[in-house]
Parts: sequence; structure tokens; C-alpha cells
Amino acid sequence: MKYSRQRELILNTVIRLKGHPTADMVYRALRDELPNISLGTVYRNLRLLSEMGILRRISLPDGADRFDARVDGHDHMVCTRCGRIFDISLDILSGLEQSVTDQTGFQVASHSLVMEGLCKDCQINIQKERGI
Amino acid sequence: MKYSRQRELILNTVIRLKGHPTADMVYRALRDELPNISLGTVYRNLRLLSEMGILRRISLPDGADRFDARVDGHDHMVCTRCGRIFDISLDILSGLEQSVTDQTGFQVASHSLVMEGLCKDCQINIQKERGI
DNA sequence: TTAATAATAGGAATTATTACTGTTTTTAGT
DNA sequence: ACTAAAAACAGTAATAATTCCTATTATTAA
Repeated sequence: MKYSRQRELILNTVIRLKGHPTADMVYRALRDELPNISLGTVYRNLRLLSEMGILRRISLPDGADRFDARVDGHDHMVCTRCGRIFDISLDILSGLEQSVTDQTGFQVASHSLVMEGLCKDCQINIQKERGI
Repeated sequence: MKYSRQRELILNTVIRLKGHPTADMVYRALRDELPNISLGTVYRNLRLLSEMGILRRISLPDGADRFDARVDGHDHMVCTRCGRIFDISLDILSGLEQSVTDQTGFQVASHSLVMEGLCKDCQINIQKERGI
């Protein structure tokens, strides 16, 4: 694999944007620095970086895939009101794959867990709205 | 909501096919009985039935959504070799949403958990292939 | 029986993503 | 530094899954 400035900037952009951006968000953010960058290049490099384990792809039940610069074992929560995505890493989830392997005989290699609900901020905002 | 023969047959087909069919699988299976049925009708009714809680939509990390006639709380495993989808319902997973709500303050309403790996059959088949 | 309304078939449109192609960059070996 | 092979790029076309649109048909309550 050869170096490319585009790939370097794509990776930096995912890291910089935090908030688990989509390919399109990365593309838009990059157009300031690289006005000619192609959306296909963004997709291809996000896929390559994810396959290499440098990024992590997050598939949500609907909408475009997200990309996460944090690649250690953790899961995600999506707030259905504000749309933000939060990391969760709980003890009960750490041994999840092994537990399922042990109890079912299915050899679990990976998993995808996405929780949906209301984040703390949105719970508070809903309370405020009700109060008015 | 009015009755329709198409909707009734779509539901029966998901129940009959078992194996967590996609919209397209339901469509193909139905063409024997209803040669003129439209793919759009299948999609619309699968969506309606899922929104009503009569079916359950399963979103996998890639490929088309699946539909499940079993709507009680359970999760899924996808075999990466044969592609089959298996139900799992383990004790450790039953209180998952409540645990996350308690420990994070995020108000969890639903979740999607998909395990990937090798089913028992495929583990055995791989052993056999190695033996030859 | 009829009028309203929901549902349909068939096709167009949308969204997310990958594939293709001719050109440009990168890089290893001279 | 020079050059040839390989990789990556930009731009565009293609694909897959799904929803939307519209004129017609089916269902149902009065």
C-alpha cells in the first residue's frame, strides 16, 4: 500500500471530527483543504482503513455507515431525538462474545450492538418542554 | 387500516419461510400465488407489519433487511460461511437494556445485536475439509 | 348501493455505496 | 535524479435496497 495525501487527510478528518462521521461528512469537511477530492476516494479509503483496523465501521439500523477512530472493543448508543452517537463500554458487555460462544456453540468472531433511546441532554430538554 | 389479501399472504409467507427472509425472498415466494404482486407492495406491508409489532425487522451490517415472525425479545447470529441467521435468547442478554440505562443514564428503548461467526455445522464442515 | 378511503401495480426516484477508466502519484531499483 | 511498475486518484456510471408517486382497484361503513 502506497502513501497518499488524500488517505492521510481522510484519517485525520475522522479523528478531528469526533462524533462518528459518515463518508459524506468526511467528504464535505475535506473540501476546504482538497477542493477536488472525489467522494469515491473517501469511500474507498474509509473502507481500506477499516479493513486494516485503523478505523472502525459502525453500521446503524438506518442511514449511512459511521466511522470511528476508536478501535478498541466498545459499543454504541444512538439518541433518537438529537441523532448523536455515544460510545458505551460496560463490564457486562466485555465478555459478551465469549459467553455466547460458550453457551450456544456458535463461534462468535465479532458483534454489532447499537442501543437506541434518549441521551441525558434530550431527557432534560423534554422535561423542560413539558414544564412550559 | 383495511384488510388486503396481499398483506395477509405476505405475513403468512414470512411465517412459512422461517429463515428470516428478505423482502425480495418474500416477493419471489409469493409470485406463485399472486403473479401480479408488486415488490413495492411487499416492502410497504413488511414495513407496516413491523411498525405494528406483528413482524420484526432485523437490520444486518450488510445486505437487505430481514423479517422475523418471532417478535419477543431475542437477538441474532449470522454465520459468515453459510449465511444462515440464528435466533439467540440468553439470560445475560435479557436485562441488557435495563443494565445500560442504569449504568449510563441513557434511556434505552430498544437495541439491535447481531453476532457474526461460524455456526456449528460450518465448524464441523471446516474440520472435515481440513481432514481431506 | 354507493361514496369514502385505503391499498394496489407498475414505474420513477432516492440513497448509500461500489465499480470502471483514463490520468496522475508514489516508490523501488537503477 | 530517471524510469517503469504499481497504486491511487478524479470523475462518472452502475448497483442495490428501499421509498415515493399516480392512476386504478378493492374494501367497508352508512
